[in-house]
Amino acid sequence: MVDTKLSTKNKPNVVTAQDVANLAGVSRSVVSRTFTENGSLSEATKQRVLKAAEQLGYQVNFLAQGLNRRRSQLIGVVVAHINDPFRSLLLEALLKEIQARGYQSMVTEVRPGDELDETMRRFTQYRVSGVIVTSGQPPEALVKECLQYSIPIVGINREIDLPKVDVVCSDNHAGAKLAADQLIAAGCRSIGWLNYKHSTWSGLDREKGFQSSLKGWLENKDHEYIEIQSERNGYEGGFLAAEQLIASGQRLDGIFCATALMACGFLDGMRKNGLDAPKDFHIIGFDNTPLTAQYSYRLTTIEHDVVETAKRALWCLESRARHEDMEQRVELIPVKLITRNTSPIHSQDS
Amino acid sequence: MVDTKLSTKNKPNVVTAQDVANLAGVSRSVVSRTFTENGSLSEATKQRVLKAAEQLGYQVNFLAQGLNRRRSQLIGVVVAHINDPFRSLLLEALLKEIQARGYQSMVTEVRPGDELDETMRRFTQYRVSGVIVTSGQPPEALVKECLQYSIPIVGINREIDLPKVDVVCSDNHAGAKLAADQLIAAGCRSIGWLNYKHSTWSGLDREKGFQSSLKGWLENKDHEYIEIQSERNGYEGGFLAAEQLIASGQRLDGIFCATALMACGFLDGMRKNGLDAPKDFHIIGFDNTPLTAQYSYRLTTIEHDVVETAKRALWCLESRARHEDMEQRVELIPVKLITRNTSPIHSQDS
DNA sequence: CTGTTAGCGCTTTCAC
DNA sequence: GTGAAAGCGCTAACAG
Repeated sequence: MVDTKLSTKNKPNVVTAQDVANLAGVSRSVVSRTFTENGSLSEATKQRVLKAAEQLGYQVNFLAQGLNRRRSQLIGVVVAHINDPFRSLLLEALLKEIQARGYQSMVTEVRPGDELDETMRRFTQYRVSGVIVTSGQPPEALVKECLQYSIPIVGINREIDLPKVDVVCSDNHAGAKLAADQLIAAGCRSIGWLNYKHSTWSGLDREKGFQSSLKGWLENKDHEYIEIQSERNGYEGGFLAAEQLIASGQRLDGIFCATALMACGFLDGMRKNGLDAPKDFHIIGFDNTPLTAQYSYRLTTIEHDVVETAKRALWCLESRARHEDMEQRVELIPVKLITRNTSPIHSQDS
Repeated sequence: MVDTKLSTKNKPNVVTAQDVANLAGVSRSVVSRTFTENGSLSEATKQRVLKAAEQLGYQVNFLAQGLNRRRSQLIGVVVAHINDPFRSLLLEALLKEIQARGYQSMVTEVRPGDELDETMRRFTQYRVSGVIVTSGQPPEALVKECLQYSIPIVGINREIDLPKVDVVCSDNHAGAKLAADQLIAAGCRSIGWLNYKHSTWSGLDREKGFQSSLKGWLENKDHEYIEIQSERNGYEGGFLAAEQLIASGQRLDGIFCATALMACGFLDGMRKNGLDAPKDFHIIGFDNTPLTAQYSYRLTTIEHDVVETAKRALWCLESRARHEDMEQRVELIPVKLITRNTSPIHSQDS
């Protein structure tokens, strides 16, 4: 009974497993087993320990637990620019899913240009159970570091050409095809594609998908493809692109945008110049955020299911925790077309 | 030299302080001191240790460190509904500030109706350095629990009538007065106030401020105050409120909304009915989010400085960590009027 | 300035 | 099923 002393002797108010053990008349190990699935112990003692714990207000110290298990119940999440409607939607879904599975989120914001090095290091220092990268490209060296600690990593909506790093990603090609088909069906002839000049991989992937979906029509006559690369990103980028398009004298009657936010910006830029959808052109954006549903936009969009994305991401993490040597997996999340005002269904143009 | 063995013998690839100590030819404590501000050690050895650490790729295990210090470098953040433009803006600012000060964010999402109990408990279990509550009302019992672990708590934009819990809050009364003055100056006579029926404390505080700013004018003749309590919150709430107002046959020529998102909704609801600002009425919303600046809204708003709010919150946490017995402090963050299209400056109406 | 000595609070073999 | 013992990796007095 050498360390049987009540810890209240040392630090008032901090109850430890030993205190519970004393009260329940068992050893520290039994208390530990009570709070972790793995140990075998009789129902009777378990109840006794639980009662004692309750009575004392005992709660496991996760720092000690993590130190021991070499793994905390923390999941690292890398985000950027969460004021973007889609990003915040995704983060919300991730937080929810992470908590639902009994983990806690350690969220790190990275700014463009930041190295992920520091960030990833923090994750390993806290021995997180997994890392979710929603922004930025994890430097190979750091990924290795995580792998060395057997910390699974999953990327969302980005290509990560590192083995053993899974990625979950919206089905950009399917989405782009939905958009292309809709614009074609609406009778559009001059079809634009709007993207940020320094686009993420997602944007580029959507671009590829859009182009290949349009290919058949472009090979024939009277369809035109207009590519717009905006100097800026997001709403501003879309807005400027519209202004410049107008200034250039070019016209189009249908456009698909890499993100819904850009689409809203583009639409507004056109409106400022007296043009509006669906009257003067059709417009579709990728990512169905609440913003796009607002009355002033009512944008036709491609919906990307963030809840499913989050679930998949956690599933990747957990399954890889069990078999860390699996090959990289790529989970494609299905998309669908949400038809709203800016490119309505059953268009009479066609 | 009893525990001088290289830990690589046990767990390959996990470098511990002992490994660094061995390589640098010093004791574990010296390594520890090198990585924490408090210890005194000669520059020479420090460099030697640093070099050895670098060479081995050593990194402090925060779990062990936290266990020892009874405090992790984690800050708990309680959020809700982060897809709301203001909420995500605030969270972004908080994350940034938390990281800037060398902490990591443990973000917990709560849903309306959730008890904060579980959440707060997690925070204490990880021995966080502080808790920031941006949503929900922390139950007194749990706050006590944090206090018992000497974990400082700060609330943002909410009243917390618990001693020792600081709050930082936008200057709602000043903001409301700015809005009232602007509407009055614009010549509005029938002035509305729109809020969510089950508003947060912030909304109610703005309401009080707005009413008292209007008091003088209402006591005279020809000014009218119209209070609208929406059944729903956010954009939807504003939209519905407008529809119902129109349906009721009532009219107003100026309105102030508890949040900018509600204002956008209200504006859209009016537009759907053929009315628009500033032509038919003026409208001002609280919180200057990027959404309000978009061309389709160009909403006149009250700006609430989230960066300053975040800085203040961390300052509260850190100062209270030093003197935990201070009385509750209330930090008011200055606001200002951002004049845009929905209630322009130099209105000719007046 | 540096090393020694005790832990921090929990988990986990390994005997009994 | 339960207890003893040996850590997890680091920090913090306390000597020297």
